[in-house]
Amino acid sequence: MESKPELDAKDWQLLEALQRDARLGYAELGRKVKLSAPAVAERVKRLEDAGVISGYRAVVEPKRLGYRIEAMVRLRCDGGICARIGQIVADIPEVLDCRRLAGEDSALLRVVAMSIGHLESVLDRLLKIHASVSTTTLIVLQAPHANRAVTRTMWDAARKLPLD
Amino acid sequence: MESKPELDAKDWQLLEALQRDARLGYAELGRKVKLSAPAVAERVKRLEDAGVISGYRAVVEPKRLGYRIEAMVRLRCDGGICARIGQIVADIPEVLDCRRLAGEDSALLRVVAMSIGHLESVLDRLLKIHASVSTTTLIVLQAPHANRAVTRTMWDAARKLPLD
DNA sequence: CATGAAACCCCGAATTA
DNA sequence: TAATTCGGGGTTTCATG
Repeated sequence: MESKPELDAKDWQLLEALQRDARLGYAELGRKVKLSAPAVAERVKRLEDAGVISGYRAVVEPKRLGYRIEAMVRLRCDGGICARIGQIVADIPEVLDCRRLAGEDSALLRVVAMSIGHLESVLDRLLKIHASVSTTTLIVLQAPHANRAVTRTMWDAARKLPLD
Repeated sequence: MESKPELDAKDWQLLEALQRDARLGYAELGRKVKLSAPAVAERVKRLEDAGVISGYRAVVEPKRLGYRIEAMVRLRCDGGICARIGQIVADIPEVLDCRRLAGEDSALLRVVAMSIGHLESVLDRLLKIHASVSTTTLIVLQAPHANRAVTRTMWDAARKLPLD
């Protein structure tokens, strides 16, 4: 299930190709990396089993579904609440991301909403969690990069940097 | 290429299934939705052409590749620089997300790094952009939710909320 | 939207390097 | 240990109704 993956050049090519288009078939992937389809399938399975690839997702654009607003919500709250923030916001589907932080804020959420009124209703639900919760909301103007691919050149460059 | 999508129940089922597993074939999707494979293919193509689905991506776990650190970096800088922040951080591959914000901070980045030293080098590169740039770095402790799916129940609930 | 036919792809097993 | 070849069965795609 894990240990040291240690990817070779072809693994990286597969990884990058699947980040670009997760629906590519093994045959087509094999063409790109100069390998037979079964060989590709085995490598991909290894990447999945190692947890390097944890899934494949269609990227949907909330804007196209009427969610005109995206906002980042900085959240401060008591330790007890924050420890369970993940479970709590599970009931608020407009929260697409939830990360617990070390620092000034206890958590950072990414929220989508159809309108300002809708955003307000999401914030209300967040504030209703507990009296200790307070929020700072930042409207997203644009997202020049979202979920960029992890690449081999990126990894190589990092390995050449100062050690741990 | 666009206009009013207006999805029906089957479109939503397909959308949700593909967000869970983007590699599902049309035949298997058809089984889930009770539709023939060609019908599924046409619906999926429509969703793609409408921009509702903008792509399919393998989800890779930076941690499994040695990126032990994830951090959110709040960025403040002059208007001229911030307007081009997307292009600028394109050269810093450790920046996986970049969003421009309205509010206190001008942008919010998500960064991965192999070590504290590596993170430091990323911050150095960010500060070297321009003298007006300053950063606040928040280490991510955990991400209870990342890129949650957009669902039909979520969309339905929103439509029943107060109007615009 | 379903059906049917042709081409293609996937998968497992056996083989080879 | 890892990749290739090969055959059976399922899948995609395009035509048609």
